[in-house]
This record gives sequence, C-alpha cells and structure tokens, in this order.
Amino acid sequence: MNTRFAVATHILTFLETQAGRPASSELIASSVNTNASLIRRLLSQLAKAGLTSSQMGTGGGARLARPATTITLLDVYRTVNDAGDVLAIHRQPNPRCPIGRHITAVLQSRTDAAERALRTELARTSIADLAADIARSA
Amino acid sequence: MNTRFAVATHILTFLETQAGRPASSELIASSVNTNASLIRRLLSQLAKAGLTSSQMGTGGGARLARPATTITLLDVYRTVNDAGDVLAIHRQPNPRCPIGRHITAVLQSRTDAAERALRTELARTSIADLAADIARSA
DNA sequence: CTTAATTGTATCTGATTCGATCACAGATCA
DNA sequence: TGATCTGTGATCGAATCAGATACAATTAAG
Repeated sequence: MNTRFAVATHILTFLETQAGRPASSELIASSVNTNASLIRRLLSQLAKAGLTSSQMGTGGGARLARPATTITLLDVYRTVNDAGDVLAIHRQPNPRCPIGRHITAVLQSRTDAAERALRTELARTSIADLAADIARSA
Repeated sequence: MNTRFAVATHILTFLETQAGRPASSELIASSVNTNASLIRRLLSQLAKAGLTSSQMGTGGGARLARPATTITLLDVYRTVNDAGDVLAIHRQPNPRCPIGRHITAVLQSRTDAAERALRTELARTSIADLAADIARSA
C-alpha cells in the first residue's frame, strides 16, 4: 500500500490550518517530513481534482480551493487511488473451468459492495473534522 | 495491490465445488491459471488459519476444513492481509509541527472506522454464497 | 519394499511500484 | 533583473510480487 492517501490528507489538513495563507511545498514538506517534489506532485493531483489551487512565483503556494467542511476523505481517496484497487482481482482465471469462468464477476460484485461501504464511511469525515480533532488534541 | 485475496477466494470456492474430494495444487492451479507453487503457498496460509486442511502423498490434496457457509470473505481477508493495510499511514511526520504531531492518530481513528465498514461488508458473504452465485451463472 | 504422487518450503529471477532526489523551464512578484 | 515558487520529467535504490525450479518429507498403491 502506498502512502499517498495519508500524505494528501496531511497536506489538506495543513492547508486548512493556514487560514487562507498560501503554503509553499517546502513548508508543507517539512510538516510531512518528506521532500518538496513529492508534495508538489500530490498538490498537482489535488488541484486537478478541484481541492486545492496553487500560485507560482514569489509568495505563492497552495491553498484549499473549497471550504474544509466540504472536502471529505472520500474526495481525497478518489483523487489518489485508482478505481477499486483495494481488493484487486486476479487477471486471467482459466475460462475452461466453470469456477474460473465465473469467479471474477461473482467476486467483483461482492468486493464492490465492500469498497462502497469503505467509501461511505470515508465520506463521513471532512478535513474540517480532522483539523478540529487536532485542535482538540493540542 | 496484490492478488492474494482474489486467488485465495478462488481456491476456497473451487474446493467447495469438489464436495469433499481432495484437490491437488496442480488441479487448483489450472483453474486459477497460475503455478502450483503459488497455490501451495496460499494453501499453507489458509490451513494455518483453519480454513483448509491438506494431506500429502498420493491421492492427497486440499479440502475445506469447515462448511463453506461458515467461511466468509472476512476470514479470507484476515488470512492474506496484514492488519490495516488498506489505507496505510505514512511513517514519520514532523513532531515539531502541531499537524505532524497529531495527524497520524487522528487520521488513524477515521481510517480504522472505514476499514471496519469494509470488513463488516466482507463478513456478509460466505464461500457458499459465491459457489451458489457461480452455480446460478453456469 | 519400492515407486509414484503430493505437500511444504526455500531460493532465485524479472517486472513493477514507490518514495527520494535532482534538475530545470515557466510563472510571478518585488 | 533577480529571487521565489510551481509543475513536471528523469533517475535511482528498495521493496514487493508472481513465476519458476528444486527438493526433502510424507503418503498411498502395487
């Protein structure tokens, strides 16, 4: 499993605490404890998904593009995960075997339901919730 | 994502259709369309988890160790996945940053809830259900 | 008792993925 | 003009994975 979901969530939560001031990738990287290039790559994805916006040049950086109450963990998940890769399906069962011929479709419908449950739960938490939790911890 | 969950489920469903007759790793491998060694590795895990039992020697092979109605996709998931690796957490945020210091715990509690939802859904499907779905498709 | 079949496990290999790192063109502002 | 940023491309080493081969141990059949 990669760490993009966790890092992207960290980024967004960090931006929320910046109260609208743009944050540079260097600054964010120092909070996440990784390098700025990786942060910029994730920010690029987040911006394409409409969750953040960035400005180049002196004094530039990234900001949330929407109120943190409207950005959920499901939005983050959708941004950084290819569709349905939590419970991958194996490639090519033997089509001459009755099990092999049907197992993929049958199993897929069940794993789809499971992933749907995961997503529903993720949708219940917003970046604002996380920021509030952190404020309470601090 | 690896394919162990899907392959292990395939194996168990295959065994269910064998009606108690032991199936060799070669036979199973031909249905899954992979090699026997991989199947044996998975069967070894499944046996340790109490889902299958194997017998060496001529005429040997693997069987379900319990009725298929009592083996759920959650059992399979537990067997082949390390704990909580669906939404991994990144390793070492900067502890000198308020966000970095708290994000891991705060996020973990939310991803735990999501993974719990996933598991609950997986528990609703048994190997017998899959076998029945396949019988209906055929 | 001998032989064939089968598991369980170790080892190796090529492909793929991932994160870290460096580099640099383009944009922006003072 | 010069300093500061983003966006993106390229490369690298580590890790993971599936495929493959090998072989000792076990079991049943003849």
